[in-house]
Amino acid sequence: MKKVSIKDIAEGLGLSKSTVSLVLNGRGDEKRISADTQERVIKYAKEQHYKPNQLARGLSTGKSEMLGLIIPNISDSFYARIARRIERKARHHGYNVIFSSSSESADREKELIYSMLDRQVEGLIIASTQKNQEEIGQLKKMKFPFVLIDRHYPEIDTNYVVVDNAGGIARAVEELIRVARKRIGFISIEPGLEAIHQRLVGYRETMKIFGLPVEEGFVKELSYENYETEMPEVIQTMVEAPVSVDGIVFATHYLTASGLRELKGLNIHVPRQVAIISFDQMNAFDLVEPPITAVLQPVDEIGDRAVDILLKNLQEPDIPIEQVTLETDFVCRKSCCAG
Amino acid sequence: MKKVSIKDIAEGLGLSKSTVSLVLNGRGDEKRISADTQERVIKYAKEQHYKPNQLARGLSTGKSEMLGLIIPNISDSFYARIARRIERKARHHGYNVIFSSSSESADREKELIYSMLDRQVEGLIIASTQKNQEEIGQLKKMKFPFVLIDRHYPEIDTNYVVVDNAGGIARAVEELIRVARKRIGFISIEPGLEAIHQRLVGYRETMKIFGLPVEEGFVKELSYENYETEMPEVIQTMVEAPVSVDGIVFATHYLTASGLRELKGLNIHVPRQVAIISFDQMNAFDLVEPPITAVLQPVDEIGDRAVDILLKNLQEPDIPIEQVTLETDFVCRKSCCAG
DNA sequence: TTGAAAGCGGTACCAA
DNA sequence: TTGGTACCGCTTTCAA
Repeated sequence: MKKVSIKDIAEGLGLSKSTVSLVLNGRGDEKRISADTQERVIKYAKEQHYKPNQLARGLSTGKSEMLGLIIPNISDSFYARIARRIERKARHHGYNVIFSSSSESADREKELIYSMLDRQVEGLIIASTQKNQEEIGQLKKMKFPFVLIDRHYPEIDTNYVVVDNAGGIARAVEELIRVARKRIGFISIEPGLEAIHQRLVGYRETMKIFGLPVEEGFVKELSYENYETEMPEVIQTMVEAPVSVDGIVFATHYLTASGLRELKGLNIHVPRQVAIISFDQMNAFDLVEPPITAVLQPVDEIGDRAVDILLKNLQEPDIPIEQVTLETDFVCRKSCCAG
Repeated sequence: MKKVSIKDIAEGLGLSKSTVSLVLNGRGDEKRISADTQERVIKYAKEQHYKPNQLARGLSTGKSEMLGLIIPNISDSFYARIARRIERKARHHGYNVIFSSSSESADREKELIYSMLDRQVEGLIIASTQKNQEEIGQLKKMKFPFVLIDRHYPEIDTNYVVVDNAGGIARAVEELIRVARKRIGFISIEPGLEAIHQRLVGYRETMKIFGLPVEEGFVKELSYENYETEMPEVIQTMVEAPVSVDGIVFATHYLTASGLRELKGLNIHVPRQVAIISFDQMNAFDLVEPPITAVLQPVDEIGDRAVDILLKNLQEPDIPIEQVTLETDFVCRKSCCAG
């Protein structure tokens, strides 16, 4: 039950550490270790329950076989689903993943990045707060392999995998217009994130294209921490304003849930009085009354592509940068029906 | 930008590695290193962007400062929320966490346990498949610090943090009875998990206590992988049986969602024809039509307690085993109303 | 075909 | 107050 090291095996068998190490790493044939010796080593190792110490191996080889994942919040289903995918794929390639939540705090994120570097992770996948220009720049300068997901820094040329946020929102706005809505509001969270910004852009542009006015109060940006307490007033003013909305696009799944909760509280009929569409999805959105139309993000693909790119970078450090923008999908449900 | 080691600093400053190490670990005063030397070291280290290699440190000290987390599925919101809590608390105590999803596969879980041990994690938190009796026994025998969450092995005496599953279900059944339901069904997933088993126990016992018969077909256990395809038939037979149900308790949140989907498809009115209650919760359950009554699990506390216990074990290896059973909470919504 | 030894980047004990 | 050195467990080069 006690820890068995390569040295123990070597001594127990009257061999040298190098021989044992070679055999155990499957390089026995390559180095022409006799079949007999190999067998003895393998058998003995098994008997003694030898387990290699990955810290030692990592220190020696310079490869920790660990990847770092930094996201705002693992309990957000969007990131959780991505995390699952990343961990799975990484594991299949022999990597373990260390994850940490930044809680949208730039300082926390910064600490996490450095802490992971100290831990010698070989690469990093980050859904950044986008407030660590400096650090991301550093990573890039030191040619440390990393890929940004969900949010990227427009000013820095890095690997990233994001979705077409503007396009997704455009699709949503168009759909509302298609069902004859003309006074369309947009509820989002405080800007600062490229992804969120792009959603606003998508909204404004589409409104413009269709010649619809964006009235005073049509665009609301709530705070990340307090959106739930801010929501009631926001919804209320939107529906009671002189020019009240007849459609709302929500920029995230949790805003949608919160907003709908308010609408119901105010006895506003969805979609008759106000049609709504959500950017991104929640599990039970199809069971909600009314079932919620949503823009779908390709979470699995985000995770897969991110790992792919990272692994490629680990093998070939000087590979060109990859920037992937994935298309969103769309599922139409009753929350935006004409009726 | 290149890696700076303690050796580099020592050489650059004409000091010894030990001196530098001591200073950098804040043990300078303790060992009476001159203030001057300390300053020089600290300044130089900062200039050179010295970052300690945690692999090396871990190898040397025997403490990796990493915890392992093994759960069935990080994208299940229940585990995701626990994971968030665990990671947070662990970080506050200087630990990073490596996570992996077992996908309910015993083999996978087994691999993961060993892979994490190889990585030298100092402790493990596992929501086990409960099919690795052997391995868990091993861990215990070698006195490796670990705590089970959500599911435990009744035959093995280990640390664990679980919820009162039977009690939670009992509460649900009682509520259905309170609203005058008498033919109550129970839809669960395939047994093998203690938590799931206890939910069945809770159901049966409560039915018995109230003198209600558990008719043929009242209890259904679906498979973990295929519950969605099995659900239609299950629901159909339950509501169309000679003795059809007028209430259903679902053993998990995803079963509830899936079941409700079917009920709606069949145009069965909830709760008038069939009242339902869910064990465990989803984010939008209050928005669903009808809003779903649910038994709530104290996820935050599960995570917190697990980390607490683990950390205590790391400090004092021979501390007595801790077995925590947390009470569930209950939120009553329309899905089980009399109307 | 196998062994000896250096080194990865730290820590820590014992001397000086 | 500081330095020398062994050691953590494994890999890898060079000799034998």
